Amino acid sequence: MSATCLAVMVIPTLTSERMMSTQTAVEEGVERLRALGYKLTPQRRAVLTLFVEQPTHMTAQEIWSQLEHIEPGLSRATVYNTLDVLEQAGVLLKVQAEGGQTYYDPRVDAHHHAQCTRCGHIFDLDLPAQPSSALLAAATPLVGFSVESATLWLRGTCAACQAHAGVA
Amino acid sequence: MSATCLAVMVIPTLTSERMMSTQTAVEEGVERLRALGYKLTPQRRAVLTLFVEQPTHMTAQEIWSQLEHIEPGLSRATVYNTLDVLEQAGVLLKVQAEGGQTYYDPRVDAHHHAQCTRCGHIFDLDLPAQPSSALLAAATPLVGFSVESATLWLRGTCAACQAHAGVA
DNA sequence: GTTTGTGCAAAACCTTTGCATAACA
DNA sequence: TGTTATGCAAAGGTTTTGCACAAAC
Repeated sequence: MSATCLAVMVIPTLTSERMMSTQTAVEEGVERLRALGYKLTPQRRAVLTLFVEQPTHMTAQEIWSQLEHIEPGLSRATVYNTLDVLEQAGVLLKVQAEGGQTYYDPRVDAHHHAQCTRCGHIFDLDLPAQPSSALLAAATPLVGFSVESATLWLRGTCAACQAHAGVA
Repeated sequence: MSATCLAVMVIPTLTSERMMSTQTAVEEGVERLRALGYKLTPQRRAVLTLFVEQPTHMTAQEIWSQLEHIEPGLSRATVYNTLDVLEQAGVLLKVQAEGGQTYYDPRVDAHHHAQCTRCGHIFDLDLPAQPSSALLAAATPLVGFSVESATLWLRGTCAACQAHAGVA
């Protein structure tokens, strides 16, 4: 009925500019904005910098909370707007978590996620299941359903939380 | 880096009481409510009946819209409450679609979903990737991440919409 | 008769929108 | 200088909550 075999590999959550300095990475994002005709504002640079310095999955709420200290008066609407722009520019990926929350991810290549049910942290999975992958193709002949994209979402306990549980 | 092979099979969207009459199927749901000490109200019976007669994925909004004709004065809050109860009773499954919408699914066994990007319809996939599946186990040794559940969400074009596109 | 659920309304929550002001290029 | 973005406030949609009344057991 169903045979499954998947090799999944977890890679560090970092931007594609992993080897670059923080400043260089930010500048690359800036360039992408310029290339698409977007203006460079302090707010946009602040969001960019935040993701470079802290390359994790964040909600709009979390992003606003952190930047509010640095950029007083920053509007929530601006954060949402900026996130849309950065998504358009290919700098961020919008990720719909289970539970309905929307996260933004500095990893923009095809990958999947695993979320720890204890600490809530989201990990990147290096499982490139974008179109043309065997994962997608497998479903097609069986239904006449032409698969365009696949999202795999794992939930469980991360190594750190397992360690804590083992001690406690 | 990653080898993927998955056999995916689509099965009809029906409750586990597939072979039963409508009335019998509803009564089974009623029994599950009683077994857990829940009271049986006309509203709860109405939601149950709706899912038996129309075993598809529905949002709370859609459910309310349909039942409002039958049960005038039905409150939205009651629908949400009832859906929670039915989920607790194991009669419905809460499904978080990509895009943030919450659907309720009368299929409660482990399965996944494929959504047509044209008509929006959600199809059930018979890919039993619950704990102990190879899909889940695969991720574990690589990170120390203990997988408890996996959700696979496919997006593409269903057979019907492909046919329409071919004609148009 | 007691416990539980319903309905109403309002609140909470996240996200989007409109418009005047301010800032970028 | 002209275009675009920001900030504010308010609206939008979905879901949750509090309380009096009503219904199920």
